[in-house]
Amino acid sequence: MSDLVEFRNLKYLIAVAEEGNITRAAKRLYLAQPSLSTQMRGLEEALQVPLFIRDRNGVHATPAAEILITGGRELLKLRDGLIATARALHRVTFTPMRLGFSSFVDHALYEMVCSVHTSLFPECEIASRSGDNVELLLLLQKGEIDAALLALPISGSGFKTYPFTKSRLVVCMKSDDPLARLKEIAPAELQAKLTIFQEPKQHPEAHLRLMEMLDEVGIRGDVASKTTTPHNIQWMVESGQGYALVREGSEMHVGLVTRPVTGVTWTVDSALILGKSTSQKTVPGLIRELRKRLRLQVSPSSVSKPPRSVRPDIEDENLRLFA
Amino acid sequence: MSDLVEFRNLKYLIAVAEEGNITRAAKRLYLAQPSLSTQMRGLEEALQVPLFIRDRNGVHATPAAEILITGGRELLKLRDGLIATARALHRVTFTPMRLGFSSFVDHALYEMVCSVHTSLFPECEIASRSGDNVELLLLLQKGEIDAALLALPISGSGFKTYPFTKSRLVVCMKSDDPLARLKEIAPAELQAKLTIFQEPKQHPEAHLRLMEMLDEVGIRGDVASKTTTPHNIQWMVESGQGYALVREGSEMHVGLVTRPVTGVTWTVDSALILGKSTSQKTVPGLIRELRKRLRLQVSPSSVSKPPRSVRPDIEDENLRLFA
DNA sequence: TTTTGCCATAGGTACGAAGTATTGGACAGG
DNA sequence: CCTGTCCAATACTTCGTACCTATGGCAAAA
Repeated sequence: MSDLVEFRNLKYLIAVAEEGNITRAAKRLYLAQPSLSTQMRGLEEALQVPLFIRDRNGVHATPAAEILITGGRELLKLRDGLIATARALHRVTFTPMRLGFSSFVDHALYEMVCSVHTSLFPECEIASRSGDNVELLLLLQKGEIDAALLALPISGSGFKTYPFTKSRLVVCMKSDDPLARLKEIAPAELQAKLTIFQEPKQHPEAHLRLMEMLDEVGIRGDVASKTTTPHNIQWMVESGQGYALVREGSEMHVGLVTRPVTGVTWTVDSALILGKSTSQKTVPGLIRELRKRLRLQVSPSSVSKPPRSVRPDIEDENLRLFA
Repeated sequence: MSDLVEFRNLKYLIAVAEEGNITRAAKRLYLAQPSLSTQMRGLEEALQVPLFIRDRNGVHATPAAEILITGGRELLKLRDGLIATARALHRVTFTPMRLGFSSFVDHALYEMVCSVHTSLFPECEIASRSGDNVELLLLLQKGEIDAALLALPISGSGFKTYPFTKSRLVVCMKSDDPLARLKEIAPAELQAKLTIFQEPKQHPEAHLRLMEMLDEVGIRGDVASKTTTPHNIQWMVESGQGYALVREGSEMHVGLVTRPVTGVTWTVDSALILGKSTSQKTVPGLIRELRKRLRLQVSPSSVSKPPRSVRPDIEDENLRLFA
């Protein structure tokens, strides 16, 4: 009978009780609301004890549930301690997680990955390494880093690739630009003014693809200015050297605005790429957790797939990335 | 990270350590050995801690595992206590489980069902009721019992049926009978001597089916003597009134033997039948546990059965049961 | 040798926990 | 009074994984 109650159930119960609201608790647990609803009902069913009084604006724990909650908190804490000591006893020393990231990957994404990693493996350090795609792929190849956050597409196959959500590319311009008064920009308007790009050598495949996309709507890619970081790009736009394409939702300097381009949806993917033969044991756990939180998906090499819908709270936190 | 360790894992770990042998522990847990093997390996993987030293004749817990084991025992005990108090608080009173069983169902089976039930729901009494199939089905129909152990097939549809054992029918005769020297009895030999049967009214469908089966091998069912319990049947055989068919492996009076019939495999199924609308809340848990336990019943005593025969087929009301 | 008693691996099934899409109830604001 | 919002619950579908069977390898016992 008590085998029907696992730690997971206690965790869910506690979250629901603390939020007083299943929807909110589901968000906190990175679950969908109906899943949590059925879990709670299942628990009541299994124990043959009503756990919540439901009313119009949420749920409220019954006394029996309160018992489970306080006891459950205790149990969860004990479990964590127990595991920690067992692990400590065996003196598990992690080799640091060597994580690369390209400067064209959203910093928030990088930080989220790091924070997930350290929350899962507090004892494991992260050795970061930044660079452009070409460099990082080489490091992955040589086994000098364990994983990297890169923009797709990537060359070379055989890398395990976990693409994150797509985000649109929009035009970045000065807010006093005449076109800034429009809600959308026609592709033709970009001709000759879209001149600021990331240094092509940093990511030849992505650059090539971008040029193709521009070509498809009749714009000649006119790479007048090249630079290496998103910040530099914004500075160059500020100084009036032309327009640039940036990720929708990325943080903008004051005096700059972004506008979508009519009729096209250019998107960019960020992805977590694994080294071919990593000895880093934290990788599977990391992937697992990221998948749960971000709906990350696997793809054999670099073919992008339609993403499933994004978690609402992730949208809120502006974690929509190049896709 | 600790979310990868559930109570289930601790339970398994403890069992393995206590037995010092995965195979034996698996048996105790009603699992298959490879399942438990992979569970243990998964746990080691998840924790990144070796838990067992494996050698030729078993496994032996590492110090880290010992920590988990003692702590795990504690946690499991706490969980049970916690659930008990939570339930107590809500003053859950079970209505007794009203269980019927026909006298033609193996008594060991009945006892197993009862013991599983009380081990799952110690607070819930069992109100037993015996009778013949017809009576018991009527009681189920009227909702006066919650479930019954019966021999299939059953008449009347809409009953949820969980068949579990298939056992062969063999001929029961006196050990000094001339035919008793043979290892098997030819069907023709039974003609006119197979005369002792269960009272047909007790289970008309089963009786009818039996007559059909006899007919298929050219024996006319010649019901000379009728009786109501397996014991009585044996007495009648003892007193020389003829042969009878009994369940293979059932306990025999001294002076009686059983012999299989050449070329045929008559079997009889026992099943747990549920009342149409039971309010008995223990039923789902009971079913669940019985399924788990009886699946493993490959070894005990009988010839190779199709192991999945234990699996209840909910759609299947009857018919495939005698085979 | 063969047999026996372990555990591990491989491959498949099935059940449960997760998902999406949608409904229904209970307000609150226009 | 409707309509939009905010809940939870329902009705599906999908996917992960715990479990199964079958088989293999490896020692020690027969």
